[in-house]
Amino acid sequence: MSPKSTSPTISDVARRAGVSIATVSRVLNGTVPVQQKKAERVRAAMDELQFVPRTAARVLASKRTNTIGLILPEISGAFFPPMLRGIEAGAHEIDHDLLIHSMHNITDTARAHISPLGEHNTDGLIVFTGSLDEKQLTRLHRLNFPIILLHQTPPDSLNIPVITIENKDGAFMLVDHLIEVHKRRRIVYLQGPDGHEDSAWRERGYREALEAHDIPFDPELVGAGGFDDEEAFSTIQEMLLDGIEFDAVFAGDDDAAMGVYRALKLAGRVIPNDVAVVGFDDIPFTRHMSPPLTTVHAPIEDVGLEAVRQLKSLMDGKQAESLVLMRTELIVRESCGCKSFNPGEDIPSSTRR
Amino acid sequence: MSPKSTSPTISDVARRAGVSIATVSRVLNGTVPVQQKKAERVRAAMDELQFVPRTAARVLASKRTNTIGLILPEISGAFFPPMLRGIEAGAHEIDHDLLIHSMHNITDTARAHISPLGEHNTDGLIVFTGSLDEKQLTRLHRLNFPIILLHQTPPDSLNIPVITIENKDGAFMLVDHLIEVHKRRRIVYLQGPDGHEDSAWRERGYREALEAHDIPFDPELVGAGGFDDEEAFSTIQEMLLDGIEFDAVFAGDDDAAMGVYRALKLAGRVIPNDVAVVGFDDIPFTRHMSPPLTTVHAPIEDVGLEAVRQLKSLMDGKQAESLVLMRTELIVRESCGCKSFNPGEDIPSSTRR
DNA sequence: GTATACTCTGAAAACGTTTTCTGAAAGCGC
DNA sequence: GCGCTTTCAGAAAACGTTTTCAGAGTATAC
Repeated sequence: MSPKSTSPTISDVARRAGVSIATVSRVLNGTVPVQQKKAERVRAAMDELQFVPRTAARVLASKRTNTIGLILPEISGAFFPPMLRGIEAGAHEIDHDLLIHSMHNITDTARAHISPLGEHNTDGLIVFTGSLDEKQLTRLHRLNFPIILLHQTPPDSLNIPVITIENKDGAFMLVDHLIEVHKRRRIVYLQGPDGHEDSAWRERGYREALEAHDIPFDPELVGAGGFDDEEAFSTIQEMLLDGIEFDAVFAGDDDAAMGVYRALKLAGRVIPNDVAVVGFDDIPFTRHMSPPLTTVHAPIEDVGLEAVRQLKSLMDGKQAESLVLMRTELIVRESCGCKSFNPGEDIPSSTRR
Repeated sequence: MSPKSTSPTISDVARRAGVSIATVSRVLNGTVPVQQKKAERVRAAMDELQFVPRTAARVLASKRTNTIGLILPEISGAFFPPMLRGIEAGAHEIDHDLLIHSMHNITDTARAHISPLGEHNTDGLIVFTGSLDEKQLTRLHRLNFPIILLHQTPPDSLNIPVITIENKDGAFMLVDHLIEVHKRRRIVYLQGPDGHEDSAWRERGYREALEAHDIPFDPELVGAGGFDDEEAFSTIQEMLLDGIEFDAVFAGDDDAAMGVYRALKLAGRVIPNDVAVVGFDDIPFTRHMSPPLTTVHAPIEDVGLEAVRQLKSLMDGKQAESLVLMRTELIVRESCGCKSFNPGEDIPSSTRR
């Protein structure tokens, strides 16, 4: 008789509305038509009781979670926010929530075993570079579980769709511009973190551009940038000390470009007159640098969005593109030597590698 | 006899290990000691079967979700990433996952009713400014459900803990510095978005600093900055056009400061000689601006971390601080007129409002 | 050797939904 | 009016765990 203080369940609602729990469930999900009068009674009862359905019970019974899992190594870099925003927007679009699990420690493999993501606990997974080991990946893929990889080609022979950006093209455009328009020939390339795929592709674009202009590749000119301000700073500083000559720097990414700026300015070199500098990513701040940074726009947010869309295909049992390369775009500002020329539109760019 | 292709459950494991499901569960959770020999058999069986426990079932049975919900308006601003990183780190620390739900549309209240967060579906909630309406908040709080608010004081009389930063103090330090050290007296303040609490507190700090130096408050000097590059840009441009005189700008936040820089430079005003500029937040790029921006460091990441910690107190049934103000710190660079003076250490600052 | 206390184990009852299956009522064509 | 279909509703069976309760052994104390 007393109002049991535990919060209401579907059967409380059913009782109050004078129907069966099945009917309440149907009203809740709109799966099957219900007599209007009853439906209203049910809705009223839900309101009065402030009924909140237990997700766990729904998931258990229906085997659908309405949740997308996101596995990532660690949230860091200027890179992340837009990506997350894209994924979030995508998730919202298809009315799913986002369950984030970060693998701070990749040697967590032991615990990864009990990882709450995967199979029964999400409808699909978006996996970021190197945050899930190959074994896990293989297992899930065998189960035919929907997975999308970000910026990372899958282990051999595992046909998991990948979304990434046109790294090679972007790098090519950048370096080609430096050579073609600004006649630079000694161009430094600063690599990203070891094993980082984006970096490998960018280096490839760099080399191809060199080749296209018959400039020999000089290993002396490539150094560690780590996609990082500090690391780029010290590498450039060392190169300067070592007396290595160069007239341009492709910093690997925009963060590294900042370090390059600092090192160069400290050494009294003028950008772009003495040394041209270009970045990669087009993070928001680049336009405010002085001189404004010439870079390549990486549509990171779109990558996130697209990832969710492809994931949805998979979840719907359809096929997904096995590789989506989001197109990059050259953003010419002043650090390359141009004078506030601001095109950004008509630069051609292919869409497939 | 044939290997039922459906994935293994706890009872498959139990059968294989020759024990009851209760025992498997105990091995899984380590709640109660289990004979070593059996435990090993169970573990072996789990391995061979590649058993993955269903979260939903666990939650349903145990009423613990091991998940923290995060509700936010929309992922945007330079502000967000560090906050998220902090929360993520905190969640990881207490071994919880993070379920993110963004309310793109605050008028989604209808659907918010069926929101998958709250009560039974997470162990606790972190709610970001204005993303959950008062009614929901009240309801959850009545239920004694653990909630932490971020950068937002709770509706009247609802005693929900809040974590935010020392906005007022920070603003005071900034403006005080402009007046005291650089003798500025006509200082513009650019407000954040309407109703944004951070902005309101910063304005208060601004006014108090003025007052402390007997400078009358001039409404002409406050304009809309929206914590946004573009908006700040046009506001300053208009002020310039209107012939309003000022010798310093407190931009509200760092994003806005960038817009201020652009407008000022475009108009040929030299920073800091003609006009000193200061920001708020100390986002990473500020040191790379030219001149490097004097600002206040907002420990946003720590806010996220602290939020989770307080939430944990609540989840453990303990009390939480009803208000935690993370201390801000003056970062003096050059845009105020100083010469690369770089203290940042010993600036005193109280910890409570 | 008996009583007493432990330690570990299994059976079975939750947990709160969705969904299947069956049936009742209502509508329809003739 | 009479069968046939259609529409809607309820009972009950999952879903896969955790947890309670009671009991079987096994040690321990005398």
